[in-house]
Amino acid sequence: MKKSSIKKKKSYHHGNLPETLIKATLELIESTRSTAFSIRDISKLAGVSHAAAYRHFAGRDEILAVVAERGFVTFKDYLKVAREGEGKNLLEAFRAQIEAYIRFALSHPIHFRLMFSNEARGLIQGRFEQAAAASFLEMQSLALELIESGQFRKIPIQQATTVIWSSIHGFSELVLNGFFSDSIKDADDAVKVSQLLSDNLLNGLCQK
Amino acid sequence: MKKSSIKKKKSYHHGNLPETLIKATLELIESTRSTAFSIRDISKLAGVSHAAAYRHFAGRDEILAVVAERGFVTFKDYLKVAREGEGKNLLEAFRAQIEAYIRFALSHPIHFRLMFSNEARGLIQGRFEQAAAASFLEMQSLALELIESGQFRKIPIQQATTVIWSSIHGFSELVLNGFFSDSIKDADDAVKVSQLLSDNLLNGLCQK
DNA sequence: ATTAAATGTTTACGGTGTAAACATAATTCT
DNA sequence: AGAATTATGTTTACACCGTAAACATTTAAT
Repeated sequence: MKKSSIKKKKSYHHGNLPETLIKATLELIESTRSTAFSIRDISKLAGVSHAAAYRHFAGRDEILAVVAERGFVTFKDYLKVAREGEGKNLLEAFRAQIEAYIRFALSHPIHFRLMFSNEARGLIQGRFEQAAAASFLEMQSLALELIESGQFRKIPIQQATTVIWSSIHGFSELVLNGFFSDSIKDADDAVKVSQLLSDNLLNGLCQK
Repeated sequence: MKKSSIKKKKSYHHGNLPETLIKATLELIESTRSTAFSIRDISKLAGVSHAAAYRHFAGRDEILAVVAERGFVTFKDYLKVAREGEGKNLLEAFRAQIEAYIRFALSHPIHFRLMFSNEARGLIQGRFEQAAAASFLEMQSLALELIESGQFRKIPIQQATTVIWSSIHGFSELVLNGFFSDSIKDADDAVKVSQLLSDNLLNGLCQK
């Protein structure tokens, strides 16, 4: 008879504190729209003492690094779903993936920034790089198909990915940080404007 | 008889503390390769008590915001020099400006990140936006000339700038944050690879 | 010269990250 | 099953942080 359903036992031990702490951190990212909260805030929200987290993480920085890593897992799924939603039309899939990238960035702005600029990722280097690489590969594999199908020019795959990723990512960052705030007010605006990016990328990448 | 040359008077009043604090902050950014230092560190390096800064700045966040703004002033000059160095050859100027963007980002990585993602810029909103806009316009005016001279397709200038800026900026951010660390080890590598960006942008933007 | 304003220092406060000492629950060994 | 061990919590402690308030000194205005 596992304790199953009822959780509010208020037992000394928690059950799954690492996961609870990560969830709490994600909650704080969304609710405070920043990453400036303290590890004591995280612990409070998780319902444990302010030092409990140290049994599972090296410290505040490592929690944030793990949350950044988790972000890449979700992100990869976003990209994957967008791409698979378009079936065989690779050019449509390409556009869909760009839209997904931007929508993810704009709907999780703080998390997105944490993912791409977390200073402390070194604490979980291997895991982090693997998660980030999986997202990267999601984009790269589509570019590869476009090249192999003859729809993109035959350039080295790494070059194609660099060009594509840079363009989408820069746009996302600039929108997120308010550098296009004159013309872009919300995610739908951003997606609309981003079609320029897609068009220009395709102009540059497609067969002449 | 102004006190002129001799500065080490160790007087109670400082002379030009705001400027000294900004310099100290820039020094800490370079030496610690982070922005995690405290306002007390800044004050110490400036040679004043830890609360002195509050006579000139609202707090730590405002100092960083001002430093971010200063960064855009320097950045604009970088872009301007690069462009003017190429005289009448607009396409060469275009490439030179992209190279300058990337070199600035990579030689002042922490400052660059601060400029583009500083959360506290609202504290000096107007000044910040003006400084950032000046950099933006430096790129935009070159794109405009390229369009008017018939070398770029006749698209709205704002669209051209969005496409160009996104691409360069995204590349800079991704390199800076180690997402191309397999292939790009230093600034020269980055500049070399960035020529792909230039090429692809030109592919997309030039007259057919 | 006196006063007022500007600009510095000292002191004080609650909050922070994290290490160490302590407490309890879960697991392993006999 | 009972004891010992290990895992995982809590409490306490500490140096440091940002910043406000009280105080000091220098400069500028009257």
